[in-house]
Amino acid sequence: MKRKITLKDIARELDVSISTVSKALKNSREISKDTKDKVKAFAKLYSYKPNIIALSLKQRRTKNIGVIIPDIVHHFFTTVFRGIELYADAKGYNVIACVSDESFDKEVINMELLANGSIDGFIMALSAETQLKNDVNHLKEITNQGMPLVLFDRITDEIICDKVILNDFEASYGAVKKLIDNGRKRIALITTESYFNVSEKRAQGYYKALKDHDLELDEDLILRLPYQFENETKSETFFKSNKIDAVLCVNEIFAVRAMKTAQKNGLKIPEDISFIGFTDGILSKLATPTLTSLAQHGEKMGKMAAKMLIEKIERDDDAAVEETFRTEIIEATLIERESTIN
Amino acid sequence: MKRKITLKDIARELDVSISTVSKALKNSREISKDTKDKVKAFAKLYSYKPNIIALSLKQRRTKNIGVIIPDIVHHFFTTVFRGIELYADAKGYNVIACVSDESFDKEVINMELLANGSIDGFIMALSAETQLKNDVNHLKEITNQGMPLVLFDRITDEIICDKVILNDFEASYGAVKKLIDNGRKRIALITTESYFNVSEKRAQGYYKALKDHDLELDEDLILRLPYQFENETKSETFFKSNKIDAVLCVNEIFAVRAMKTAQKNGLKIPEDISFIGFTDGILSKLATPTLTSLAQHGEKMGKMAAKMLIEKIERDDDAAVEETFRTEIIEATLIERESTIN
DNA sequence: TATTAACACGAAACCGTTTTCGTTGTTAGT
DNA sequence: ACTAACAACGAAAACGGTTTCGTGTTAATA
Repeated sequence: MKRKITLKDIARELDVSISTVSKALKNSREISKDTKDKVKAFAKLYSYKPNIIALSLKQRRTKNIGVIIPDIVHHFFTTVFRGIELYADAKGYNVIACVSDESFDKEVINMELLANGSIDGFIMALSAETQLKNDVNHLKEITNQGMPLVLFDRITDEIICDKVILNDFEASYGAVKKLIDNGRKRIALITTESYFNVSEKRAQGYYKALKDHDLELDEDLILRLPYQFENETKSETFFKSNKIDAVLCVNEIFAVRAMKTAQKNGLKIPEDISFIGFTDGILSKLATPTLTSLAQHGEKMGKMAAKMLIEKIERDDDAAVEETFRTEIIEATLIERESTIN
Repeated sequence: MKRKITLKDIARELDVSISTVSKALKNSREISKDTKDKVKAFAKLYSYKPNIIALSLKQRRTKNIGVIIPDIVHHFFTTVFRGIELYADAKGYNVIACVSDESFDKEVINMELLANGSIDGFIMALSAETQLKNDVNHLKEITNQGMPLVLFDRITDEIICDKVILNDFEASYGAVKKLIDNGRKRIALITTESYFNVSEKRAQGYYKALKDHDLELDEDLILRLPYQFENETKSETFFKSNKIDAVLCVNEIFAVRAMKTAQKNGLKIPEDISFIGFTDGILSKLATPTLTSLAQHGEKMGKMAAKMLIEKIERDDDAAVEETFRTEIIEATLIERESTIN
């Protein structure tokens, strides 16, 4: 790669000192108009741009933020990422993206890699494995170093830091209530294994809604699928052996798959059975029938996370203001489509 | 943020010079075993990690690669990104992700921002606006500086650099041929506006296949939709006014939307009409009926792009080897599902 | 005329590394 | 006893900037 022009080059060429060049370019009043003009002209001519790395070293801040997400080929995370990138970009920050691939080890490695100067702060959602092991020492180390951290969606109570989450409990409660109001009695829940923070909270909302409306909690109506399930046999028998008239799913993929098997088993949607799924992605809009879903507003969540992080980063520069941590809650909204009756 | 421990700190504490510490940690034979042990023990105790920024400045390489994609909430780009991240990570590189949002200006700004030392090379796909304006001076500047660049999917002939693309023409040709072999006569094409490089190539494949099989090219059978179209009226009339028995779509969203309107107009898939779409994403697998599609192997493409870029970066370090540029072609594969007849 | 303030600029430290090139003190060789 | 070789370490330059603190010159003031 060709060497780019530096202050030193300009100084040598114009026979002034490096300091003079630096000051001239920053319009310091120490420098005479003449020299300023000369320097600026020369700099423009050779399209001088300060070296970001040198700046980072000097200022001890990189204007980079690290984002670690479990999966990138995933609608929700993708929209969050978009929000982060949008906000960060507007504030002059770059985003370094790492994918943990739901793996604990990758998460740890990536964090350590980035923590040594590459970034000014982290935004992340815990990997599945991390949640399963419930081991968050790597996060503790980061926060102990005083590195700003914002957790979103897949959070943990073990770490004290800024967080942004969905109102999972209430959203789930509301969705089930709506199904009940529509006259549904045997409402199923299709969820992941329970170590997922959010799934658990959604399940709680489901339980509470049933209870508040005097519906019995029937364990047979709860189907727990592995996170990345491919085979449909479990859900086949699920629909065959239970007289289900409504289903809440913790994500849209589960929902659409379930709709397909329900249809295959002769059920009509929404006449015989209603469906609601979390994540209002492209699938919800284009499934047959279209799926009533709970929009998680990922972009909003991402923007919020980025905002919180950058505020913390830039506050750190100031004197020792009292540290405070917030948890922001994004409210899901129910988007009604064909899979439920209005 | 707390200051992290530096070589200088260790040197002061152990009463040796900075150089000694540095050498000891790198196991230099210049240093006695005693001092090495002492230094290493101390470093481990205080978990010393070299400052990446200082290293980058010194070595004039950042181990970062910049990725600029038009859209992140988009299955194909997302899979490519995943491939890039996977490969880069394995090689010890970080990925700085920027989203151009299909905007020329954002693309330019982001590139300039990153080009000043933050990264060792670029991987990108052109934004829609850039393709429309056909202005790639910002890319020229980058390559003129000797910064390695790999273009994927949305490429341009104006820039000489490494590229990785799909065999769009052949894939399209093959898909249409398959439809013809199945006895289809009135085959439509649903595509974007023509300034998209790939759409154009796919259209060419479509033309050629028709011609080779003595089917007349009927302009009425070609529907050009805006890239992000929301309203279906155009495609409504399209299906009403033409007796179409097969459709090739340049992406799966177009395809699934088209299937829905076709079904709404009483057409049976695949009996009355067949569908094939590019992009083998989640939609293709979960649409009703499931969609026969051309897998673009985004992850493979991403890995390839990352491989090419990193090879170039690391070759740059060596002496002036003769510069050569490659264009790698990824072959699409047809995944047959319910929307076509076997 | 001597003092002083303003002006315009340069030297040097600093950020945290790596690396080259001394500089010691010891040991071996003649 | 003198030199050569070697082992073990330190000084300093370099990467490319910013910033503090002089310093020399000129013009205004007492």
